[in-house]
This record gives sequence, C-alpha cells and structure tokens, in this order.
Amino acid sequence: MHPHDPEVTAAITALDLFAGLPASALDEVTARARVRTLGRGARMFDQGEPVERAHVLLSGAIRIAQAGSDGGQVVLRFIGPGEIFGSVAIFTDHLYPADGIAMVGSTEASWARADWLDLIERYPRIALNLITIVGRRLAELQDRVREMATQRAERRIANTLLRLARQAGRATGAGTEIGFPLRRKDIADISGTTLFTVSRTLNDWRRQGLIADDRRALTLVSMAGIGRIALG
Amino acid sequence: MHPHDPEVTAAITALDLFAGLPASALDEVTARARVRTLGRGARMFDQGEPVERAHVLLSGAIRIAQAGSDGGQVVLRFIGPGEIFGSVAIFTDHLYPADGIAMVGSTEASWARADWLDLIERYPRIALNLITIVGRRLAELQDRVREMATQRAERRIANTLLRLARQAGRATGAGTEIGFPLRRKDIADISGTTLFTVSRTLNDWRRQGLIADDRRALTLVSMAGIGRIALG
DNA sequence: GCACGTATTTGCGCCAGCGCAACTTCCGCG
DNA sequence: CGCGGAAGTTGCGCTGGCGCAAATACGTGC
Repeated sequence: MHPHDPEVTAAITALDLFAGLPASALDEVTARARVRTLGRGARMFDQGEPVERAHVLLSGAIRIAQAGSDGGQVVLRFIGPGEIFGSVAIFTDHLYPADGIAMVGSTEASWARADWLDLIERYPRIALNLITIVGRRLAELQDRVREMATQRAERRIANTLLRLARQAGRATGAGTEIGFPLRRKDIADISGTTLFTVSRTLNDWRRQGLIADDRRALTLVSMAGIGRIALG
Repeated sequence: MHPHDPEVTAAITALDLFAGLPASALDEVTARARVRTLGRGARMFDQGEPVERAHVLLSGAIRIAQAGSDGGQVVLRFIGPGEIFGSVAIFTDHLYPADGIAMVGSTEASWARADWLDLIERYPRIALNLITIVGRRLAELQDRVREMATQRAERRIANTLLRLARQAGRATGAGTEIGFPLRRKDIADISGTTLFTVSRTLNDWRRQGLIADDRRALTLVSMAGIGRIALG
C-alpha cells in the first residue's frame, strides 16, 4: 500500500484525530504518512525503544502489552482500526512504554516525529483532538484501576468484555461480536487475572447462553446479562 | 486572595502548564483566573457534576476519589501545589469523573470553560503542555494497572510511597518527607488494598527503620530500602 | 492427511490478605 | 485540662482465586 492509494487517503481522512481539519491540511497529512503492512505476530515497536514516529492503525489489530522489570505483564489496550497508538510518549519521555504487537495482519500509517510536531504546530486542532483522545483513555484507565481495586475477577472480566464490545463491537445475528482475535491469555492479561479463571468463567457463561465462542471470534449474546454481572 | 496578588501571579507564572508562554500571555491568563481558598474537608467539585472550570492548585492538597455505582471507592490521585486537576473532562464528556476534596486548607486558581478554550486557541503552547501533563499521568496509571495486576499488596504499597515521594517529596534531615496529610485509609485506597494491610505493613517497616511516621507526616528514611521492596 | 505445537479445560491444594471486632492511642476542641 | 470522636492496631477465621500439572482439543504447516 502507498499513501496515495485512494483507500488509504479515505481512511486517514476519516480519523478522529484529524476531525475538523480543512481538506488542504488533510492532503498534507496524507502526503507525509508512511504506510506499511505487518504480518501476524510482528512487532510494531518494542518497550523502551525511542519513539521516532506517531502511529495510527488502518486495519487489523494491535496488542499493547507492558512488561515489568519482574516477569509480570499486562495488556494495556487493544488497538482497532482508526485508533492512534504509541504516540503520546513523543511529548513525555520519548520511550515506548509498552510493546506493540500485531494480533493479525495489520496496516498502519505513521509520521516521523519532526513532521508530526510540525503538523500539530500549524494545525492546533490536531492537538485538541489528541487531548480528547488521550483524555478518554485516561478515564478508561481510571475505571480499570477502580475495578481492579474493588471488584472480584468475574466482574472485571464482564467489564472487560463490555469495554471491548464498545470499542470494537459489531452487531451480528447472534449478538455483538468482538472484532479482536482474543486468546484466553489476552482476556486474562487485560482483566488482571489468570487464563485459568477466564477459562472457567467463560465456560460458565457459555453454558448459560450469555456468550458464544467459536474460537475465531467472541460474541456477546446477551449484553444485558453480561451487564448485570458487571454491576454485581 | 485575589488574582492580582503578587504571590498568586508568581505561582501561576511558574506553572508547568504555562511554560514557554510570553509575559503578555501570562498576564492575560492571570487576569482571567478566579482564586479561592477552601477549608479542610471542603469539596472542590463532585463526581458527575458538569465541568464548568479548569483548576490548578496553588497551595494545599486535594484528594481525587472515584466512587463506583457499587460502594467501592478508589483514590485516583493526590494533587499537590502547581498541579492541574479536574480539567481534562472539558474535552471529553464534560462531567467530573471523581470527587475533589481538600485534605487541608487549600487555594486554587480556576478559569471558566469559555476563557480556558479561548486561551488555548490563542496560545496553542498550552495545549502541548497539557498533552505532556496528561501523557505523564496516563503512563503513571498504566504502571498502576500493571502493579495491581501482577504484584502483591506489600510491593504495591512500596511503589505507592515512592510515587508520592517523587510527586511531593521534600528532603529533610531524617529522609524524604511526603507532603500530604495521609491517613492509612488514603494509602489503602490508592494502593488498592485495605487499611488493615497498610497498617501492618507500615508498622513492619517502621520497626525496620525504613520509615518514620509521626502522624502528621510520613518520612521515607531509606528510599533505597523501600525501593528494594518495590522491586521484589 | 498427518504431526506437532499451541491453546484450552479441569482437578486439586494452598495461602495472601480481606472482613470483622475489640481495644488502644491520639488529636482537636471547648 | 479533660472529653469525645476519629484514627490506628492487632488477633482470628475464612475464602477467592492463583499455581501447577495432566489431559484434551484445535489448527497450521508441511
């Protein structure tokens, strides 16, 4: 893919990040983008590496996972199409705070740091959009911190699924399908529990008909039912 | 206190948020600020209330605490002098995500939403500073999420104290004193454990000479010792 | 179609740390 | 200086869910 493909141009133009920009600015943004496609399992960037580019996902899915100096690792977020990722550290300590790994074949657009700062300076609207996006993620993380401090594993898993459905849900005949290729381990790492507990919990829910799980996609059959568990 | 007090002007001028602004802009910022002082226990704002102003703390200490629809509550952050608070939601859902409560007598400056947006538009540097500040808090929350998912209570408490020391530490003869009037419950609510566990843990550490605790302030006698616990 | 590696399921044992209650200490206030 | 209420301490019992291991199911590449 190339920045000037009409598909790519359309995708970049539609991003929340560039909402409210004039067409001329969008042209410029598109012209400076680098577009590349990576296969399943490829690393977009590694934790600790200097941040040289700002990234946006055009298609596919990325797992953002942070490892501690001890072994422990957490999934901070899954990134779906249209979302920005690995770009905030440009303004702080200039190091990626986590690994970014393609969960399926994925296409990203990215901008070199200098281009990025230059674009923001000339179109401050981008900065405001960025504050909005980062502010939402901050609020989401605050919710997660509260959940992890006060709720039992089952409720955290329910809240996680609801969040994922909101972020990347697609309505199908059977219910709301989550558009990420999730393993039990992924769900555990983002809900702050173990894959064993996730496995047991999800099996219970499948038996109760709350979810369907054909191993290539997870479908929330009854959002209301899951929501009831999330509330206690 | 009044916006035009030289003390207040100096405090506002020194804020990270307004770093890099020309003197004329700082004058304008100061002129539009509202300054007020609240007593211990007073509420700066309540969770769920619409956000009408952007806030900065000039002196004192604020506890930012979020309550879930169930009973559970967490302290999201303590705010010290010079820090911005309760201002990000202006860009997202316009509702305070948490309560802001004065832990001691405190003075804040604030700006009406319209003034605030107008200032940012005319001085985009403020937006960049804000992204930096919010980005740092995002990284800090990510660390907390990882800790809560992977570490035992003792290590989380150690990490919490180190974070507080970094944020509001003051070197004294006896070590690093944390500049917040912390109760056991506060430490528990921010480390995601109970006040009982905090009490036991802190007593152990006091016996080992790692901390000193005269009930009006907590002093880390040996940051290195606490750091060793934080690392496992 | 087969074989191997990866993901998932399920059983069992165990303990960190939470919940609660009773008691003590301390601080602020009059 | 004394009183009342808030904060802190400590003991005890209990359990959610983590750790590990073994068996099984899946799916991917050859």
